Amino acid sequence: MTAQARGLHARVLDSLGPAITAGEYPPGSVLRTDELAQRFEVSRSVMREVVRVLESMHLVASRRRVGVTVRPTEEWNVYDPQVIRWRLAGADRPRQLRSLTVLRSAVEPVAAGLAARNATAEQCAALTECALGMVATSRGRQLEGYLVHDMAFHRIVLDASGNEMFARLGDVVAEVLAGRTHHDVMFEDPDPAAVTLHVRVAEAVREGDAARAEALTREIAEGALRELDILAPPPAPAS
Amino acid sequence: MTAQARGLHARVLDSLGPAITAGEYPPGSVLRTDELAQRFEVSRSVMREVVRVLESMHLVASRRRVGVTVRPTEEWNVYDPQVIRWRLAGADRPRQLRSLTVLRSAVEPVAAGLAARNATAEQCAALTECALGMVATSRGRQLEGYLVHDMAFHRIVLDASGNEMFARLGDVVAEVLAGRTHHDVMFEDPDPAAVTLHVRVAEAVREGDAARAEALTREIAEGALRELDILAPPPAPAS
DNA sequence: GTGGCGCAAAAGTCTGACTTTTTGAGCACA
DNA sequence: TGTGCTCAAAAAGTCAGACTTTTGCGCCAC
Repeated sequence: MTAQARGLHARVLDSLGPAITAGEYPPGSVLRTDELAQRFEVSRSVMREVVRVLESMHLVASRRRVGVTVRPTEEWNVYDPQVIRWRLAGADRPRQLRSLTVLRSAVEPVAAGLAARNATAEQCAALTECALGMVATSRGRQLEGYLVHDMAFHRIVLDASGNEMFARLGDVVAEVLAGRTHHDVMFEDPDPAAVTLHVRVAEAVREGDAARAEALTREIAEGALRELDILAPPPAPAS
Repeated sequence: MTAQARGLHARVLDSLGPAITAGEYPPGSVLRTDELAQRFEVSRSVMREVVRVLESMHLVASRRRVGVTVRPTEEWNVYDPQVIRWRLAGADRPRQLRSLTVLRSAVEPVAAGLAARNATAEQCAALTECALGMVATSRGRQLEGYLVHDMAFHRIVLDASGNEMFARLGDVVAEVLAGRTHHDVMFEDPDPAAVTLHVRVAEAVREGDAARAEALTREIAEGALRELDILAPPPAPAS
């Protein structure tokens, strides 16, 4: 699926990055550039570039005479799409999925409210089309088709909000939705209530009703959170 | 303020990065590594590492036979703290500040709600202390002292939410708050209503009242948005 | 006009030498 | 015994130059 032969640099990065985010080298571990270069059978130049990129993601810190130190998790640039992808592919995928879903639940309602104010006619049309597409694929195990429309729907809302920070979460939301379909609940059709909510959000945005768009999207988000609680209960249940 | 002599690599990055985010090289511009290396008087190795990092931020794309192309703004990793810092230091600071404030207004209320559920006793104590500090410095042009407590307050709330994505926005919020004090409204004392709201949020979190913590924080956020509208009206006023 | 051929430009990679910073061990001295 | 200084080694940082690979584009034949 992902491009295979796009330079040594990228290949080493795609090997070392996931290893670090997966905790294979626990925080505080010290690596040495030369040693890594040998291990991956590349020149020091290539390995230095890899380390520089990992450093820019705050996954590691490079210090003279010490080496390349893995940083504690709290310092990682967890918004870097690359880091998100690595973590979603790794062991703490559930934790990551939960974090991202909570983030969605905070951002998307506000984005929908803004979209109701700012969406262009084209965006409204596209949104309605997506909602209809979701309805059309909501029954009969057409999960892949449904997913496509679902991803497009949420991306359009985030784009139409007119806020670039929101817009850039489109990829993240798409990953979360795809992950849900492909790993967790791919055996049953989507919740009919959720489908209806999407249609109504499209309506509200089209009519410029910000408050309603926000409230309805909040309902969608709450549904997603509930779903998550069922599949993977939160770390500390209320005592 | 910022460290001065931390390697050639970092210095060149801190020179080229802001230039790109400032639009000095408009999207689509093509740079050549060798030329850049000459311009900055560094070796190709150093310049290649810089380009790699810029590439990992999606600011540029490097392709053989073509060169290093500046990417369109929509593709930049706008959540990268480095990119945020560069943009806040540059010309479209107001736009950036607005985007971030809207993001805050979406995230912080939800974070406060979670904090009410998850905050430890220590965090509650620290929060109350910050709120009291804000009260103590809210009059008599003690803006710097107020800022310190304000930043700490919001960082604690984001941390206490227990969501790592929220927690990592602490630095961003701190930048926004600092920017407000240092650039925009440093002539007058903070809004007394906002101060009170902070105190009440601390209370709500301490009492574990999630709904109230969320609602109160939403009020704080709305205040910040209103303030922004007064200082720099939004691009398209409602027709 | 269309399609293929080949050139050259630019990034990519490798190697080896040299510099700089920093740590920690060893030693001298109190 | 403990404190502080010196110094050597370790690792990253920097540089220069040669070579490889990809690829856009011009040119030419058809």
